[in-house]
Amino acid sequence: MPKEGITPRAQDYSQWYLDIVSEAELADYSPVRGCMVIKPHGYAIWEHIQAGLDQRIKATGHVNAYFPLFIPMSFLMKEAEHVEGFAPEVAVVTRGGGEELAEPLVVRPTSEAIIGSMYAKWIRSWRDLPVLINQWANVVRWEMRTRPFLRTTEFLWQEGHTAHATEEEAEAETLKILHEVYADFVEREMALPVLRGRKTEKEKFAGALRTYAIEAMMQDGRALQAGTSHNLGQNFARAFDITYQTPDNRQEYAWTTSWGVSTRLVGALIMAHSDDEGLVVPPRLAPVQVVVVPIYKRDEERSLVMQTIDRLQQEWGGRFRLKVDDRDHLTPGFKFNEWELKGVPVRVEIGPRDVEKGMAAVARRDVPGKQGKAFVEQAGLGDYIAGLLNDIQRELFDRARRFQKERTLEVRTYDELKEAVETGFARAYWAGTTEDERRIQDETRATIRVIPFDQPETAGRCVYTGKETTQQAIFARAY
RNA sequence: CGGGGUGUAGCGCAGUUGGUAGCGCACAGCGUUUGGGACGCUGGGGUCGUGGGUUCGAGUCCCUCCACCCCGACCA
Repeated sequence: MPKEGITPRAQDYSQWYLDIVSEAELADYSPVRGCMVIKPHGYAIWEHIQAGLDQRIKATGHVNAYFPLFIPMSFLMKEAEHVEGFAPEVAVVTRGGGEELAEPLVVRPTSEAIIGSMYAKWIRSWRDLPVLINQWANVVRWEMRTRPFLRTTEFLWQEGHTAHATEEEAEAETLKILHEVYADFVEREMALPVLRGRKTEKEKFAGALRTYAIEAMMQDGRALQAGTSHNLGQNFARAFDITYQTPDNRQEYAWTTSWGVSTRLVGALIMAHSDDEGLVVPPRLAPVQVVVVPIYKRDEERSLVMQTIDRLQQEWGGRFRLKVDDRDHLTPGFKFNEWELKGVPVRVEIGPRDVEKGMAAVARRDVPGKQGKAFVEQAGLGDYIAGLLNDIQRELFDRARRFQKERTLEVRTYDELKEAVETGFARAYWAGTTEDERRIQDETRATIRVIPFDQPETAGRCVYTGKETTQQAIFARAY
């Protein structure tokens, strides 16, 4: 039974996505093109994403700081590839205080430039290293085509920026973030399985030595980059003159990294788990994990039902993020639909019959309709719900992993590749050039998402050039 | 930046040969309701995206501009 106001996925996936965003009250369009207002429910999900990431970022030894929104234009121009990559999409401030500025200020599209310039100031000796700083910030990129959460002119993110004494340390940092912070968070909290690997030259960050990424599969088989971690080598250290003195008294350039994930993760969450009934949020991320809907007709029924709910709530203590929907002017049916739309993992219904029998109706969001509804004794209900939340978390992950597996095809020929990317990912031997990659994109709209870390033992022939190689790549159309 | 589309009440839309703006939902009040999106009655709410033109008269015809949405190329 599809919800009012939601276009079924099968009919128009893209419209379905936009419907979920507005019907679940995650975001609204703002008066400024490409900018969105993140509404309380959408922001609450983002806050849980922030909390989970922040905790992991700190657990791996990083600290938070804040750098300014404005960057002198000249700073952005210091790293050649960086300029080329970002110049076309920056917003520039040319006036302030009613006067023309001596030097235009760029609204940060990312903060390598401003942070690099500060690191040059702060780092003197090998004893100052490593510097491990993260910031939570907004950035602006003047994109041509925008979609809520997936690509907006202004977006929220975290960006980590570190400086190290050696290449090995920088490389280890880059990979640690990818595995222990990003992949771990996205898989465990967001219940979203990811592919981990390296980006090709064509796809890497402007100015980086190497870019690593995690990629997730959406329900239409397209890929979404869920996080990136860059080993910047000494490129930015050279551009911003970040040097340190070694124990044996030499001046060396530092090795830097940067890494980020954004509000785009909210988009990933929607497209990975939700259905035609609305949003589905994994329990560990859900702002409200359990909603209780009281059912009653007369006043005395109402007070009996509410007494039971109060008692249960006390028994559970602060065990769940719980909401009792005691709005009086809405019918239970309306509330059921609304909370399904908003993706609350578990709904408990308590009415006069349940009060009498010591029971409750419990519905799980990941199994829509009657099949997901069970009648459970009030005694032990808290444990039942705790177990159910775990089940839902696991089931969402397993479902997404199964889907990703089924839709990832090993292909040998270019024709097979073309067909595979129509519905999902294609895994193929790859020994082509950046030019070859570009041609494949023109012809199939698919790009290499990652060169995965897990590679085959045996050699094969490149899907495009026919050259023998041991390297495989994942091709897909991407958001 | 190319292609397509849409601008009329908060939202979704209708508006006939040009004649002075309406429907559904939402909202407010009252009453009855409440186990899967309740019902009745009453009520409030509009410089019809902007600027110009044609006309006695424009939501409607003509021109200009603007905004937003969708599809592509660029990107987290």
